[in-house]
Amino acid sequence: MNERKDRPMQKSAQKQQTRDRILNAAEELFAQRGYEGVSVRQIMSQAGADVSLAYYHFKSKKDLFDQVMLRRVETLNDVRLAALESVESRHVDDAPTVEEIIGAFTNPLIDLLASDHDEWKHYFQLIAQINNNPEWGGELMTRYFDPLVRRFIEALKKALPDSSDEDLFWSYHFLSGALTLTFAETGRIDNLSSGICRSSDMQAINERMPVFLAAGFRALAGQKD
Amino acid sequence: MNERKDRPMQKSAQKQQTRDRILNAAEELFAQRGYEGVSVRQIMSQAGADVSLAYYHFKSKKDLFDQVMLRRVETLNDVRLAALESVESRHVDDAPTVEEIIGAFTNPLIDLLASDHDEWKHYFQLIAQINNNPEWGGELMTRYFDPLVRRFIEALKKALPDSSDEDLFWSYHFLSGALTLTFAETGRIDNLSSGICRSSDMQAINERMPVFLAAGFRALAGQKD
DNA sequence: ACCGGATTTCAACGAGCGTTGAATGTTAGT
DNA sequence: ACTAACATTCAACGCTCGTTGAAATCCGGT
Repeated sequence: MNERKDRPMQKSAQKQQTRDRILNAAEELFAQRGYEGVSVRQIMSQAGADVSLAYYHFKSKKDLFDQVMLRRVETLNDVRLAALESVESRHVDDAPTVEEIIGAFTNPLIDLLASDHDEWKHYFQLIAQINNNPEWGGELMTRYFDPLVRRFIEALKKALPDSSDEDLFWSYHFLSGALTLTFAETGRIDNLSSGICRSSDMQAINERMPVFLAAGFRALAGQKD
Repeated sequence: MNERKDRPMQKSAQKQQTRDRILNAAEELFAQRGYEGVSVRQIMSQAGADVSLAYYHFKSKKDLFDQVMLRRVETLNDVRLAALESVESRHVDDAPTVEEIIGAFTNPLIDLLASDHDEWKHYFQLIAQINNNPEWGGELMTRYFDPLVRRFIEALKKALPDSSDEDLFWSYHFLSGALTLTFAETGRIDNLSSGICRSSDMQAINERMPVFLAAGFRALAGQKD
């Protein structure tokens, strides 16, 4: 008996199934209409379960939202860290280039989208809205991503030894805005470009975003007053 | 009598005062908590007026939101266009630099914040949330800003004759994400940088954003496959 | 076969939502 | 001063919200 009393074995893993169905429905609806724009009833209707089950599996709507966020953030951070370490392991003597480091930050998003498109798309749409929320954006992004981001900034510092901390933080901030908007796939660029560009064109993004952002980092690093 | 019957003279301009108080309250609350996160009652309470006055001055909550958006977008577009034309008028023979054009896009935001900080801050926070909203973000941003943005992209095309349309649109998309997040002043960079950088430090932004973004545009323009 | 706890359903609560129509107060034109 | 149009207040509508407690069902361990 290696199970604790307060965390009993799941009854045929069905509880976890229900939990996941609720989380998936919540993720999609929160991503589309925001936390306040969705009711618990709508979530449970999409999940095909009774309203009060939401309060059995989660303590409250706010807690449900937190669990939606936490479910994927660990995976995302792990994959990104692995990508960064892989890049660094290929450079024992010299430092990785800025493009490589930024690629380690952005490529995992594309890979995850390629593996489970809809689920991760909804998650990235949620992140974009949180990142740009003036009430809890600063706090939540900090909570979920700061250790990893600090790690990336350390790596960038080695690639750009002339850059000041202030320049690096601002550069990352610009990166963050560009990144979250781009992966939110709002359709804006489709309209603006009259269809020449498509929000969902991950190859186009992959070819351009690291190049664009790396040049920005370098420009600030090289700028002398 | 130079007034039309269907648009009578305002009664001592008091109606307009009330309208503006409602719009100001709505702007601030929508910016802080989003469209669904705020009730008409809360808006009218902050405006110090009866609930039903909202429906006398505006047809519905949705219409109130539209008017909040429309009130400032015209001013913003005018100021930006004037800044671009001013830059262009200083270059009759040659083309303006990318930095100058991007400066004409970003500097007006800083100028407006300097003139009426809180009002414009709330507006920019609202824009950031709309830009990143997957439901109506693409549509609304297009409606409000596309003619002006197309005008800016035309100017950038002259400054970067080697750049393809596709590269220009993606570059602008990255710019848009960086810009709206930065002016949303979410406090994120304050946390990340442990106070080294401040979201409200417009001078720091002014010194860095055009440099960073212009380098990105140039990098994509110069990138050959 | 049955027991007991884990999971799910049912029904309801008080509160707040967007919106409206009628009543009231206010002001401009005569 | 009177009036008619405008601006504001009051009271209420039907509905949905987040949340909860008790009842019903399920199912693994004995």
